[in-house]
Amino acid sequence: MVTLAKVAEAAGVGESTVSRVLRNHGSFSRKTRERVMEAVERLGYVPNRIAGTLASAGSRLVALVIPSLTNIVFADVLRGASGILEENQHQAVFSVTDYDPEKEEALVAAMLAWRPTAVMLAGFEHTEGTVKILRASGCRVVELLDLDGTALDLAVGFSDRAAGAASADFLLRRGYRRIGYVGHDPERDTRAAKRFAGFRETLGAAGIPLVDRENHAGASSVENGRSGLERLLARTPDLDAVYFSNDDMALGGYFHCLAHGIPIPARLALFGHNGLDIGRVTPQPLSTIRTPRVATGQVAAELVVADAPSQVVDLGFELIEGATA
Amino acid sequence: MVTLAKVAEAAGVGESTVSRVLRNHGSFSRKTRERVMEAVERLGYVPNRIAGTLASAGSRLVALVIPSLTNIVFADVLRGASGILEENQHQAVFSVTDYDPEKEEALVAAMLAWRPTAVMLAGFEHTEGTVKILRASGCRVVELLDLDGTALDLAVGFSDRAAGAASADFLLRRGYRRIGYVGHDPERDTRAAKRFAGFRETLGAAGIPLVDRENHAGASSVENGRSGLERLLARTPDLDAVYFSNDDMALGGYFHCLAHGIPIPARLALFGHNGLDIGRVTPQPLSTIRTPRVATGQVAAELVVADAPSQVVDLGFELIEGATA
DNA sequence: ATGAAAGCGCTAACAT
DNA sequence: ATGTTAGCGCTTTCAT
Repeated sequence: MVTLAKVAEAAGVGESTVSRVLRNHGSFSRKTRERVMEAVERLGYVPNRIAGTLASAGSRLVALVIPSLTNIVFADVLRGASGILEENQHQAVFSVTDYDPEKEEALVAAMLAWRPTAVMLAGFEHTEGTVKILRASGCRVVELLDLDGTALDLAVGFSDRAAGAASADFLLRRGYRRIGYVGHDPERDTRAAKRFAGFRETLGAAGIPLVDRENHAGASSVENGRSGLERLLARTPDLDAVYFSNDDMALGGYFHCLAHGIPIPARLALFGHNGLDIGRVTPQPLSTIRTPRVATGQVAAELVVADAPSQVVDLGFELIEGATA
Repeated sequence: MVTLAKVAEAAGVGESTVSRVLRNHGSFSRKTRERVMEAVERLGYVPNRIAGTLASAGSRLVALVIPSLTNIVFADVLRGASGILEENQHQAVFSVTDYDPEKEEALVAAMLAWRPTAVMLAGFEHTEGTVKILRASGCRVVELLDLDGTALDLAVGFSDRAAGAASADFLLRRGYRRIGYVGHDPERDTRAAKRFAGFRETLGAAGIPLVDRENHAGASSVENGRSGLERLLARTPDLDAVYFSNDDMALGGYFHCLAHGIPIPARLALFGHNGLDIGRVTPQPLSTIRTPRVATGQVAAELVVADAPSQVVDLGFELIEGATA
């Protein structure tokens, strides 16, 4: 294995000189620089960041602990964050919790062992243990995609509760009165639960009850959305609108309606959440709320890279009228 | 910051003893073990893996350098791999190349600086530089999702060329003769290009020409599939079947047909690639090929963890008849 | 069963 | 401008 010492020897200079040249920090002559670079090339030297980090602190590693990779939402956040991190010579390290707070704690502990610059997590719901080790670690913490709660340090995203409320408000303004809900596992996906809470609250304030709901125990998916709507309609056929826990679910509902010739939105209105691209190209564009997923990752990464002071950044969301509600 | 030395002092034992207890390696008394664990708890000690790795070699880090996160294919591979890696106390570190070989080289170099156990890459197409540093690094290399080429070390996936051929074969057996193609950027997505090559080859062998094709310069997406099919049909209306570069594109084509009342498959047959879940729940299930994405990640991770000898693992694929062709 | 000490490959003073 | 040296926080002989 080629080490810095070998490069120094090959170039006929001291180790610290090689280090200075490689990091382009401190002073050295043009000639020295060339000699060093030549040796680096010739030997195929790749600096050992493990050693570098140990010697200097600052690992330039950012840990992302996310609930799921299947859910495009987190893939988008990851993409936004890793883009900015790369541009700033940081590395993204990630792991997946499957929406399990205990697993999250274990993973956070494992990540902390790499002494990351920051840890990014989804939402505000963490175990006491997670909060404790995070606090003790002294590293930056970013909580993503939730603003309805108290931030540990940095928080970036939008309010799910407000998004749910806006969705309800939209359906009410459109004149829908017999409204149902099709959702997925609310225990695990607490952000979807918050949307639903905001949704119900707004309906309630308008004196309109939620007529019926269907909750699938598993993860959100197009399939579960389709079967969920089917069950809901079997039980309560006379709904005029359905709110889905997200676009995947809503898309499933849409497919159910297409397959069974249910006119949309005349006979039944559908409303989703997330504003996925696919919802823009269905025969009828999906009525939904576009969430700032990539931007959330980007802003989170920017704050970390800049070592910004603790703060909460609300990126908001945008209602897309679409043609299904 | 709590270090092993502080734990040792607090527990009244030597550093090496703490190390042994923590790694459960070597011998120590029951009493000592308890004293150490008590101190660890009390101080909230989290071992520093940076230091541990430097002292012992073996970083237990596995680098995944993938073309895209938007493409669910790679998210699936990532998920498969990270699951197995976690179970075996390894960490996944990843970065995204945007299908750019030069960027891949830079990223591989950056990852190598962390002295990973293995580097996983998509496909066989790499720059000379990438191959060189990979070889020099001495770490394991896994090339994913491609078998049509020469492996550097380990390779796991299926043959895109064979998948394309199987798709053509299926359409021919169904009796389609005026066949078109809608694809995305073939320069970047070389695996899609290989599928297309296999597809054409099989058509050619049967004496059936490819009537027309439409290639979008950008990435694959539902939107580009929809607009691509629209352009293709505007130019060549009398096609009886269309092969798409993947399911996202095919889904877009499907939506175009739904929106324009084109009967499927009577008037036009559609065939995709990947076997995404969403294609199972559309009003008509999509005819496509299911690829072993999660399994690819899993098997790759298993081989790395087991430090298996160099080999090529063909996970095959499965044709799904569906109802669109 | 346990401790002392020598590194692992770098960086960061501190000299010169 | 450049070299010397003392760590960074562990793991790993090697003694005891």
